[in-house]
Amino acid sequence: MLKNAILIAGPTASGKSALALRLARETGGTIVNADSMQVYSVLDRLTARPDAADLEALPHRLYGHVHPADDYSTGHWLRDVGGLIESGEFRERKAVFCGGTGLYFKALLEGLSRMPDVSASIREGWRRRLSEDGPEKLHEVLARDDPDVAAKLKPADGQRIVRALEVLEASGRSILDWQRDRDLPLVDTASARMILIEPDRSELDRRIVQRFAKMLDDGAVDEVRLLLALGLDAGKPAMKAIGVREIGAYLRGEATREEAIENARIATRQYAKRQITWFRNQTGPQWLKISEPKLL
RNA sequence: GCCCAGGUAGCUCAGUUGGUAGAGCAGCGGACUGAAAAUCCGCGUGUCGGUGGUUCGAUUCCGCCCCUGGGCA
Repeated sequence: MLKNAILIAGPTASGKSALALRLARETGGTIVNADSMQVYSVLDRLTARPDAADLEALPHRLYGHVHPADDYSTGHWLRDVGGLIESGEFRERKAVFCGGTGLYFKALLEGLSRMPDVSASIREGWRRRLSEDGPEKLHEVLARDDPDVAAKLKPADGQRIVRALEVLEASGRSILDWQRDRDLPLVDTASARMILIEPDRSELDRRIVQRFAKMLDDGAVDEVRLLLALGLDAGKPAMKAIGVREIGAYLRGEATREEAIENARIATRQYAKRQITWFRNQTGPQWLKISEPKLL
């Protein structure tokens, strides 16, 4: 189990990366990405990945190492982190986890349940049924085949319903069985330094607007053009990065640049709100909560 | 100046044959075990432009005024 790790969490545009850079420099650390979108290549500026200068200044891991066409998930990420630990990466250098994906932090600190492999055909089959029949229909199927899980899920929650169905089909066991046990966490909570940034909401909104305008100036439009040229299925995670839809509409002439900016701003703010809700309610008292990274 | 259409939630609008009103979006709160930048749940009082009048009662009907579009001069 990894000791003395530093964890930095907070909503988008709260200044996590800059703080990570500073703490990594002060403590001789390696920065490890804990953001589900910054793992994908291509969308460099749009996901606010550390830039070339930052990447050169200090070691960074798990940034942009996944192609947008590939499947990736919390489980993959956790295995990647485990691989880094096993490779001795953090024997000399302290690990500085930095990101906005609450589930990644939870998996890191509490462990994740072992889950069966689900073949692409099973997965695609249920996803197709979801888009064709709608979530309520699948919820009925689940209520018949795995009533305990169905009772816990809202009939409209298509994503979780599909997950439960695919695990059931692939393994013959309920996802609840699988979830009963958890693998050991990778990071030792007691010795870790855990920092949560809780910025002022209106200040955050200001930063979101500024940052998105800068992303556009710095080449985000070209990144989206490149991503779209890959011809990926719209359901792929990378296709759901904030800004892809909005800039895509702009590229197709369906929205003006101003509309794209405004829509991306709204989507980003809504995302930040979900993150704030997650962190506010899911982080324990061991987390140091600060409103502004500079205060540290 | 005259004519017409509007002025209702932060925005776009619906509606009330007179009993003080509701959708979408935005916003806010919440859930969260391999798509998590995902997925899902909950929350709607606002001088119904202003002011007089009619009425038991006006956001609704009538008068005047103000504002915004469009048309005619």
